[in-house]
Amino acid sequence: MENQPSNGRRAMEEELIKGCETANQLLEVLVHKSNTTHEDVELEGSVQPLVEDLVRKVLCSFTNTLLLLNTNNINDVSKYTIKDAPSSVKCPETQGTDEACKSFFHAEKRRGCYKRKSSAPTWETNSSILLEDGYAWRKYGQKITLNAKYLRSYYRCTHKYDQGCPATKQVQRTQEDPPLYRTTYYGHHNCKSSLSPEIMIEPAFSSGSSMILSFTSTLTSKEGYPFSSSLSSSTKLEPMEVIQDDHIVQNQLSSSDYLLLSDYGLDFNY
DNA sequence: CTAATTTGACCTGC
DNA sequence: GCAGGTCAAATTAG
Repeated sequence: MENQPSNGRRAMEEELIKGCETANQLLEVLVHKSNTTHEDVELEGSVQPLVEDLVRKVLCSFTNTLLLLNTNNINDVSKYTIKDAPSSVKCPETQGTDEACKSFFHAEKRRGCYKRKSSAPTWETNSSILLEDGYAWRKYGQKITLNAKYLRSYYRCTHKYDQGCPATKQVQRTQEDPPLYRTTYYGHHNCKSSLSPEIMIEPAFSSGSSMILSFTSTLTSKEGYPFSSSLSSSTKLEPMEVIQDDHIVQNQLSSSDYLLLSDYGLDFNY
């Protein structure tokens, strides 16, 4: 690896420092709590949200650091990191309209009838690789857009019809060298993914969070790379993106990417 | 044979 | 009218 851009390195350092400081705060809170008497139930109740908030911040810092480590292009750190999730953050409502419209028009079987979705994405990420998010996506269209040199691909959840899952995403290649992709997620999954639960990286929408990273991996589960092995066997995942010209892009995390995440034995969501 | 992808048509919002 | 998003028939892959 070449020299890390200084701002990317600094961003990682800042994330780690932030996580460290927050962990210390958490420790203080917990120590203080353990010193209080058992009768002090009221105080205990007030501490609970604070603890949760601190835990979220710690996890957020770690996750941001991991995301930064996972991308080659860490100059634009703001695009790769998760903002702290204040409870005031609103989630764009994109789901429902599509389905409602579809059912409305379905009676007439009018082709192409749909309700245009809100322009606000649920979640957006840029990456030099096409991140596997653990869900099964089915491509339903592609388009060359006005100010883009590359095709934009449209994906919906494979379970859109059997489980009514409204999640969709768009993958737009934004840069040739190094290859860079912007993935924009709309709606969220309400399907039971057939994927084994070892990796589920899901854009989030529950109130107050901008993203969920939920790793339920146990490293003892399978030999070698638990993520990749289970991914390939359990379900068809996002296919290679084939951009019409000569662009054939591997849609995969390297084994080191999987290991990087799995090595932490993470089991969290926020 | 079934499921996924491709691709042109079609619709909506601006 | 244009650009973006989706549908669905045709095609391809497994």
